[in-house]
Amino acid sequence: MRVGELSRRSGVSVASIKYYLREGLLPAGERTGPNQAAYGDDHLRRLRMIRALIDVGGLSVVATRDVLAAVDDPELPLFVALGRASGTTTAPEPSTDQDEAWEAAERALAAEVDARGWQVSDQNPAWATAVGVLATYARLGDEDLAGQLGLYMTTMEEVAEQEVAAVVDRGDRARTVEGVVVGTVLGDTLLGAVRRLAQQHQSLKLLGETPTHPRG
Amino acid sequence: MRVGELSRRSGVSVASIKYYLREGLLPAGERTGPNQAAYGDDHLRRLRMIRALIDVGGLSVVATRDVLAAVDDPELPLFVALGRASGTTTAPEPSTDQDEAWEAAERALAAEVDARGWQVSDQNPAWATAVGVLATYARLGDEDLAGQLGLYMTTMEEVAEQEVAAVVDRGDRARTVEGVVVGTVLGDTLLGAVRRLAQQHQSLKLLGETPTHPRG
DNA sequence: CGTGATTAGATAGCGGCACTGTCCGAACAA
DNA sequence: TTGTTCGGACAGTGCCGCTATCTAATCACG
Repeated sequence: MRVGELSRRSGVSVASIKYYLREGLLPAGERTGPNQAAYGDDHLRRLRMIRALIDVGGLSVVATRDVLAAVDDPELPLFVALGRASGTTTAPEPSTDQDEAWEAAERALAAEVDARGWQVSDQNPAWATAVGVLATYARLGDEDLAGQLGLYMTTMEEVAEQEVAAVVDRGDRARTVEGVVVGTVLGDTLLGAVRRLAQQHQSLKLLGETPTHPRG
Repeated sequence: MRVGELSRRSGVSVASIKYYLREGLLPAGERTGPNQAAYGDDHLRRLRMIRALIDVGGLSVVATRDVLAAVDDPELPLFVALGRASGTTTAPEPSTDQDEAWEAAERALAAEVDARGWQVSDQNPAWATAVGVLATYARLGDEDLAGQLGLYMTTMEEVAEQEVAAVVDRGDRARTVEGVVVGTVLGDTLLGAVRRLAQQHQSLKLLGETPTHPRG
């Protein structure tokens, strides 16, 4: 398959494919001549993953490159790349404000983590993200929102247990890793959307109203 | 307070404040002369919220403007603006692919929603986002990931119940709405980070290892 | 075998976003 | 009075994610 067919089958323009090749998101095709290369089904699959991570997962091109590099490198711990990816998406800058609010937030999170016996590293980018959100709550005077943290941890503990269990032994190692990446990145999006729907449902339930535009 | 002090107290440059004023994120100060205006504590609070939504929540300036407009307008249904906001963050384009995968995904979601008796509108942007993720799973051949949907819905139903209950009757209506917005937008970020931490914890638990960089 | 489409690769350009810098004339602070 | 700050307008900047254009080589077809 040459680039034209790859473009037609993936729905991605040739120019964009060349761009992804340049940026290292897509491995080069197999050379068949000085200015000719052949692409396979794995290129097509990779291309679809790229579009999913960028369009649906909301990752930047650079974050996508890093995540995919971790997929390709069996040595690299996957959650590091995933943390980096989510960091890019949701916490553009945890800021260097190592101020009072930040330290109080970190203590609060550490207490909850210890209470549950979680084994987590504060090198995990998600740690700084969580602390940053908690600190922001405090700075905004919305400290009561931090009260949801325990609930979030309890529910995510169960969710993560199911997710990790579902992923162990999927057969092909490469495909497994791909599944983890897709499930993690797109799972954030799905979880957020489901939360929004649940909030609407619960709002209506609590206020005893019916939606303005019911489904169907 | 004039713009210089507002800048110093908020940590936002004067140029950026002027930019937010132009873009309608921040209401104009009270005029005290032909080229003089005074800002109050509510401007300072609004400015801090803007930075939180942009930096921590990852919203764009336009999305932030829309969300804040909904905060200011008691008529506008809040979840519409919030849906739009999250849509901007996580699902840049659900695409117009009303193809087979999309329709199958929509049927699957509708079935789950009906089974739980949720009252939700498919006008809610979160609906399209959720369907889009499900359809993407299918196109990538990761259909098994869709199996997590039920788990996500069950857990988010409980989370949303607590969140909605915590928000009802907070006293001041304007402050309540602000709390909802902050809790919803920043809550997405927090929930994602907690999920990442829980995944690390569960991975280590299942594989019986200890983190490379334990906290402390 | 010729002719037009396609290719790899390199480089330049574009449009959007989130600011940032500069200038003006007025006003405030010493 | 003199230096600083102000509001307002507008041009410019840097980054990002492509997109367009070019060249020389190769391919597909009659």
